[in-house]
Amino acid sequence: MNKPSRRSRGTTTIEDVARAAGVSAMTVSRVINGGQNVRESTRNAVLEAVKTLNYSPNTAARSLAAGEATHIGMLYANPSAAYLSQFLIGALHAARRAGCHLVIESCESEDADEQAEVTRRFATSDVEGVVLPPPLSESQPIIAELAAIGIPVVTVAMGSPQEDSLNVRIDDFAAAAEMTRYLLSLGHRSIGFIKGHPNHIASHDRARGFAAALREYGVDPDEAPMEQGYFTYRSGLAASERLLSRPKPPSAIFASNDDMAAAAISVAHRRGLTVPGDLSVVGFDDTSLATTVWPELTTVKQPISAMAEAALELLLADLRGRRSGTGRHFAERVLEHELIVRESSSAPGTLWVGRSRRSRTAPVHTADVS
Amino acid sequence: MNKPSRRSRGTTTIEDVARAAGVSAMTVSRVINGGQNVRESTRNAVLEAVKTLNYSPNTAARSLAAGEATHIGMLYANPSAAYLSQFLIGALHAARRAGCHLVIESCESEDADEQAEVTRRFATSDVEGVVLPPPLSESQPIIAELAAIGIPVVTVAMGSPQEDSLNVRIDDFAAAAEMTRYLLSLGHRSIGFIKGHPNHIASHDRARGFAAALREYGVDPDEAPMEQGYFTYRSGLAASERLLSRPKPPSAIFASNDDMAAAAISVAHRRGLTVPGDLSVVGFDDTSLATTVWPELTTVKQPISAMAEAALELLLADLRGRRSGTGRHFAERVLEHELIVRESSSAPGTLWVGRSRRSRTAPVHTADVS
DNA sequence: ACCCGCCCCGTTAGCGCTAACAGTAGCACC
DNA sequence: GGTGCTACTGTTAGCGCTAACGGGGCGGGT
Repeated sequence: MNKPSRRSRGTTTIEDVARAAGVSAMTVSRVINGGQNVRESTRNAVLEAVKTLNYSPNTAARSLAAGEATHIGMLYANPSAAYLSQFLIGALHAARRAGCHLVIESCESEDADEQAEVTRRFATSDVEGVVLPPPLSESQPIIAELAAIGIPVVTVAMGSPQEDSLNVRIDDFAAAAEMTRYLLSLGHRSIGFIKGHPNHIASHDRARGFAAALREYGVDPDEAPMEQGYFTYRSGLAASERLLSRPKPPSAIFASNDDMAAAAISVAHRRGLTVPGDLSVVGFDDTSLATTVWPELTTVKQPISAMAEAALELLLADLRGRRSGTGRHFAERVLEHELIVRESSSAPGTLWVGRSRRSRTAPVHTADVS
Repeated sequence: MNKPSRRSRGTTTIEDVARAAGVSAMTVSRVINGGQNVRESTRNAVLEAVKTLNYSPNTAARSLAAGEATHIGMLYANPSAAYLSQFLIGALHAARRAGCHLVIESCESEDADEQAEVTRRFATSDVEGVVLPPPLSESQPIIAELAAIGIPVVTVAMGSPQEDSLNVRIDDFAAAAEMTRYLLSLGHRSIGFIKGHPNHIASHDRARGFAAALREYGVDPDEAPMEQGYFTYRSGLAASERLLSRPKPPSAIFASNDDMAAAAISVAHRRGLTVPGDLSVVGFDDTSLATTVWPELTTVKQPISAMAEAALELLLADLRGRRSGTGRHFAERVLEHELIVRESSSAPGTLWVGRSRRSRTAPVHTADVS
C-alpha cells in the first residue's frame, strides 16, 4: 500500500528514478551531479532510467536542500537595446542551466552617491552575486559598494579588471586592429576613426588597435582623421559631419560602435555620397542595428550571449568555491570575436570616378521589400 | 540548547519571525500570503517582526512546499531588439515577484511543422505555462500545439484572441486613430500610411483606426496614399520611396511602427526633404529607435514592460486557478497607450514655402554631441 | 590473521515553507 | 445548556532533494 501523499503532482521524482534503476535516491542524486564514486554499470542504469522516465530534477527542491545560490543580480544601465536583449538571453540560458533566478534592476543615474544607494538597496535584498554588463562594469562607485557589502561581482567587457575580480571580455585591441587591417587591405589609406566614450577602457583599446594596424601598413596614426564620439547615434552624426567636412575627407570611416556607424551612413547619404561606393563605413558590436540599416554594416561581432553565459558561470563557480572553502578562482575569460563583412565596405576604387554629383539621385530600392 | 542544524546559512527564516512575533510559523505564512483570518493585532505584530528582521521568504522553499509553478516558458522570434529587451525586463520583474523561473527559447523558423516541433520540445521539457509575445502570438501552429499538449498560454498583442484564451494588448485601433487625429489637427490632409505586416491583426486594427479618424475629419480614406510594409526597416524604405514618388506626395507619413518611420526619415533626407519642415513622420511603438534617430520620432508608446508583467500575472493566476479547481479566468487585459509627441512632426506650413532645393544642404548638428 | 583505507552505496535528517487538519474560543439561537 | 457556526491559531506531515555519516566489501600492507 503506497501512501497517497498529501498532494501528488504527477511529476516524476528522484524516487521514481531510483526505484526504476534499483538503487537509492542518493545514488541517483550522485549520478546527476558530479557523479563521483559510482560504479560505471550503476551509473548507466540510472542514466537509462532518467531517460526513459524523462526525469528532470526539481530545481526548487535542489537549491533548498543544497543551500545553493538562488538569486543572481544584474544591474544594467541603458546600453543599446540590442545589446541588452542579447545579454539577457544569454544570462537567462545560463541561469536556467544552473537553476538560479535572475534578478535585474536598472541603475540609470550617473551620480556616484545615487549609484551606491541603488546598489546597496539591490544587494541587501536577496542576491548572492552580481553581474555587471557595460557600461556599469566601469562604474567604480558600484563596484566599490558591492565589495564593501562583500558580494562577489563579475564584470563584462571591462577594460582593466582588478587583480582579484572576475571579468569576461573580448580582445578589443586585436579586433580593432583586425578591422583596420581589413580596410587597409582593401586599399584605403585615409581612414577616419570615431572614438568611443572616453570613460570606457574598451574605447581606448579599440583606438590603440586602430593605430597599431595603421603603423603596420606604414601609415602614421597621428595623421589619421579622428573624432571623439560617445557611442550614441547623435554623437556619431556630429563626428561624421566633422570628418566629412575636412578638406581631404577620408575614404572610409571606422566607428567604434554600430550606432555611430549607422549615423555615419546617414550623414553620407544626406551629403549625396553612396555607401560603400564613395565611402566605406564599418562599425563594431554587430548589434541588430547593423543589419537594419541599408547597406548592412561590416562590423565586429561580439559574442554577447556567450559572454553573459560565461559571466554567470564564472560567478556561480566563485560562489561554489566560497561556500565549500575551496579557494576562489579570480578569473578572466577572453572570448573570440569575429569580423563580419557585409555591404557597407569595399575598395575605395569608385572614389576617383564617382565622387560626382551623379550620386545625389537617391537609389531606388526595388528589391529590398522583405 | 539549540540544535546546531546541519548547515545553517545565516539567513532569517520564517521561524525566526514567528518567534519574534510570538506566534507560530503558520501564522506568519498566512500573514505574508493572502493573510485571511488573521486578527489585526497579530498581523501587525508579524509585519513588525518581518520588518525589523528584514525577512524575505525563501522562494525555493515556498514553491517546493506549495507545489507552485516554477518554470514559465517564453517563446520569442526576432521582434525588434528594443521590444524584446523591454519585454524581458518586464517579464523578469513579474517572475521575481512570483518567485518563478523564466525559461526562454527562440523559434525563428517560419515553417509550421518546424514551429510545432520546437514548441513540443520546449513544452515537454519543464514549463507549466507559456508566454507568447509578438510575432509568435499570431502563430497558429504554436498555439495549436500548446493547446494539444494542454499547456496554458498567454498571448501578447494578439489582435483576435480566442474566446478561451489569455491575452494582453493595447487598443491599436484607438491609438492609431488618436495619432491620425493629431496629424489632422496639425493641418495635414494628405497623410501617407505605411501598413504593417498583413499577418498581424494589429496591423489591420491600426489601418482601420487611421481610416476612421480620417473619416471624422471628412477625408476619404480610400483616397489616402497607402503602401504595404512589413514592419522592417527595409520594407519601410521601399514604401516611403513609393509614397514620395507619387505625383502629389503626402505632407505627412504615418508608419505602422518605428522601424519603418525611421526608414521614412532616411528616405526623406536622401531626397533633400527636411523633417518635419517638408515632411512630418510619425511611428508606432516608441522603441529605442524612436529616440535614436534624428529628429526624434513622434510615436505611440506601448507599455511593453507592463504588458509583459500583466501577461505573466494572468498566466500565473490561471495556473493557480487550475490547480485549486477554482475555474479558470479566460481574461483579456487592455493596457493604456500614450501619444508621445517629439520633433518629427509639425504643421505642414513649411511645405508651401520650403519644398525647394534649399533644403538639400544637410543641416549641421553642432548641438547634438551628447 | 589483522588493521587500515578506499570505493561504493544506503540511511538519516533536515533545507524553509505551506496544505490539511485539528483544535480553541467566542457568539448566536432555539 | 446544548448545538451550531464562525474567526482565529497551532500541529503535523510532508514538498523533492542533498549533506553528512555510516557500513559493507575488497585489496594491500605488516
